[in-house]
Amino acid sequence: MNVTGEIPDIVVGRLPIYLRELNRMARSEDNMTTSSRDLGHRLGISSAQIRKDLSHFGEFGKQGTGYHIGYLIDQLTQILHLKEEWGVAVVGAGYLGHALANYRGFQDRGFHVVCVFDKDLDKVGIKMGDLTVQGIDELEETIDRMNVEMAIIAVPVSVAQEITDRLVKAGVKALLSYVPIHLNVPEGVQVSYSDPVVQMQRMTYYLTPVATTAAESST
Amino acid sequence: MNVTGEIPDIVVGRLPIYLRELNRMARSEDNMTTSSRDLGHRLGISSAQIRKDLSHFGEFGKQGTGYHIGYLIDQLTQILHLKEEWGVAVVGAGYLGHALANYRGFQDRGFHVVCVFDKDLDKVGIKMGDLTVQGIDELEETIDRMNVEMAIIAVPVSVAQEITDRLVKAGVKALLSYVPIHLNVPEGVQVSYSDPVVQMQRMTYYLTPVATTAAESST
DNA sequence: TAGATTGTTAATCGATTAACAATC
DNA sequence: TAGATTGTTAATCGATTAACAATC
Repeated sequence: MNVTGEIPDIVVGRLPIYLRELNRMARSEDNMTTSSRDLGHRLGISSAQIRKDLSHFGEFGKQGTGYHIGYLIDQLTQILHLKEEWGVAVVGAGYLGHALANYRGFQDRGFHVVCVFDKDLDKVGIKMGDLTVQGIDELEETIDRMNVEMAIIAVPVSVAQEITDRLVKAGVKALLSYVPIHLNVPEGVQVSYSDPVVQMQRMTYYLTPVATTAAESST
Repeated sequence: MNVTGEIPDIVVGRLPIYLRELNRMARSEDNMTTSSRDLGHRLGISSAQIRKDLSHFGEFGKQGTGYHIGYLIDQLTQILHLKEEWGVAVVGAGYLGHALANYRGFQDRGFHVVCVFDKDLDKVGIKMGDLTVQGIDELEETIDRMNVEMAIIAVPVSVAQEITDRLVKAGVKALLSYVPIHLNVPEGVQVSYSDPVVQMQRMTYYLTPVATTAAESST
């Protein structure tokens, strides 16, 4: 019950994974409870780590019984500030922006894409689900008016830092970037990156490259 | 020069970030060299960490001068097994699959999408860049024939584990999943996850939720 | 009660940082 | 030479794990 004090980032980072699995269990199974052992087994995480992680925030379980799934979901939802839905802006209406604006996975997980922007005038006006692509010049006004605090960036590398600066200036406090560069943001602004190439390069280290030997090449 | 022994995953995980920035420097700047201090400053990483990380693999720098950018790129490319291009299969031709199949960012970073599959017969035959969407029943034969060892999964949750099993059985050794569930794979198969919701939930923990008080609601 | 499982402690393990001799 | 910067060491810091009393 170390409820006070700084929680390590790495612990916070695992909570959404726990929450995701718990929701899955709530939806598809009849069990009302789970244990650190069971949850850990499903996620490839040790039971001790799960208990330790949760203990940073309170005592959510019962000896002998484990954790009530619904209750734990409720607590994690609260801890992660997901009781209210967060409006999200998507910047860039290319293939990826299109995929994000139409992504069903945001529903019921705390997020809702409320606006989409693109620089390209040919894209402005296009419908994406319930939304209409807006011009990039409307970015500041819209974000301010809608009180948007989160944004997803799916723009070309060349304009990513500039768009970031504009978003931050407009009040965005958390950014998810699909652009393959490091972004500079002021203290207090969260940034998370998703670069498929970086993820794949991390894996190829562990793979054996196909040794195209002279003998093979000559066959 | 601790070239032998196990390299920590976390160290391997930073190499693609270094490589990405180095390539950017090589492309857009005139400097032939950089230092751990300079590189670290650009990436928000300490210089000591960069030197330590690189020292696991060899001595790539020169006292007083730093690192020759081209040489370091070459070495990292070799370490990460990126000298040869890896063929990649994309499974799922929805919005996201579409975005991935058309993604230009793979070029020159070691990867090449060589096939795309979808279950939906309406999608089979559709052109995506140079590729044509194939039926899911062609998965095993194509992957085997093309010697594909990496795959990106962008299918519905309901079929993700089944598709994973089929890919692994067909010889895929590394998977990048955009599906929001934990996947079970045999020992030796690499998996990397990308779930935008998990990334955003990690950030909302640090954000202050909008306190919709009674007073506010009633205005 | 007997079995199961929590929350917590202490030990272990691993990663980061500061400092500096070596040297370009 | 003087300044810069490496690679490495040792110290510090942080995370994970094993173990167990408490208790449902």
